[in-house]
Amino acid sequence: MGGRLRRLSDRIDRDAKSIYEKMGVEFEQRWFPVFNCLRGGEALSVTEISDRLGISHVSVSVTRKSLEAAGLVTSTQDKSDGRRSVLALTSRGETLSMELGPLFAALDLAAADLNADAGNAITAIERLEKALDTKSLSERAGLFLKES
Amino acid sequence: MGGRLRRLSDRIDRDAKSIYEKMGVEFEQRWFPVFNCLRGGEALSVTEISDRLGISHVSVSVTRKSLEAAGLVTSTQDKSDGRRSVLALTSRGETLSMELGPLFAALDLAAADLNADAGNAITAIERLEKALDTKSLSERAGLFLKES
DNA sequence: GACATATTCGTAACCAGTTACGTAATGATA
DNA sequence: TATCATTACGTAACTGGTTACGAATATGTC
Repeated sequence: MGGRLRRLSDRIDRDAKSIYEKMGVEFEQRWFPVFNCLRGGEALSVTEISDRLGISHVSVSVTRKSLEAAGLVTSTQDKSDGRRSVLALTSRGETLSMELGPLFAALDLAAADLNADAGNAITAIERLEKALDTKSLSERAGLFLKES
Repeated sequence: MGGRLRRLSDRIDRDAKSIYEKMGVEFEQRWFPVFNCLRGGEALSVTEISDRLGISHVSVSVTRKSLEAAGLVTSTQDKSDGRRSVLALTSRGETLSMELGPLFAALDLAAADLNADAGNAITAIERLEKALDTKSLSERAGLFLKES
C-alpha cells in the first residue's frame, strides 16, 4: 500500500521532469515547491518554507543549496535573528519565474484535468491524510488484533 | 503533488513499521510484498515476483538478499534455466508466516477500515493510476500550453 | 556448430525525502 | 549576568525505490 503510493509519486515526478526536458528548460522538478514559495518576491526563512510546505527543514535546506548553486536564489542572514537565513529569488530567478509562468499554469491545469479524470483523487488523498490523523494505521490494526 | 504522495506513503510505511516494533516481532515492513508472494509455499523466480508486484527486479533482488540474511528465504538455481534463481520460504520463514498471519489479517482489515474512513481513497488512487496510463501529465500540460 | 539476440539477475550510482545529532543564536529565569 | 531551554539550521547516514550497465545463460537462425 505504502509502496504503491511511492511508485505513483515517483511516476508523477518523473513525468514532470520530462516536461522540463522536452521544453529545453533548465529547471529541476525538486526545486519547484521551494521556488514556488519564493515567486512573487517574498523573502522567507528556511523554517517558514518548510512549515508552509509541510516538509522537514532539512529538505528545504538541501534544495536551497541546489538553488543557490544554480544562481536562482540568494540567502542573507536575518539581522534581528542571526540564526535565520532568509531566502529570496535572484534577478535570474525572477526572470526564470516569469518565463516558466505559463508552464507552471499549464501544469496546474493538467493536474486539475487529471484530478477530474480520476474522480477527485486529490480530495480522496486529503481525506486519507485526515483519516490517518484521527486514527493511525497501527491503532486500527491493534483493535482488530484484540478482537480475534 | 508527487512529493505529497511520497510523504503519505512514507507515513504509512513508518506506521506499519511501528506495529511490528510494538508487537516485538522481528519483521521489516519492506520485506512484506516479497514475503507475502512466497507465503503458502509457492516458489517463484525474481522476475516472476517483480512482475506480480509491478516493481523492478532490482528491488526484489535487494529485498531477497535481506530476507536470505534473515534466514527466512532460500534460493536455488533453476535446473532447466540456469539464469533463474527460484525463491521459497525456509521452514523458519513458514513458521513466521503462520505467526504473522493474524497480524497481516488485522493490517488488511485496518487498511479496509482506513479506506472506508477516507471514502474509498484507494479506489481513487487506482483511478489516478489509470488516468495517468491513458494520458500522461506531460501530455496534458502540453495541450494546455499550446492553447495559450 | 557458431554467432547474434534476448532474458535473468546482480552491482553501482542516484533520488528526494527522512531521522539523528551537533552547533550557533536567542530567550527566559534565577 | 550566568545558565538553561528552545529555536534555526546544517551535515551525515539511512530508506526504498529507481535507472544504467554488465555478466551469465538461453534461444533462434544461418
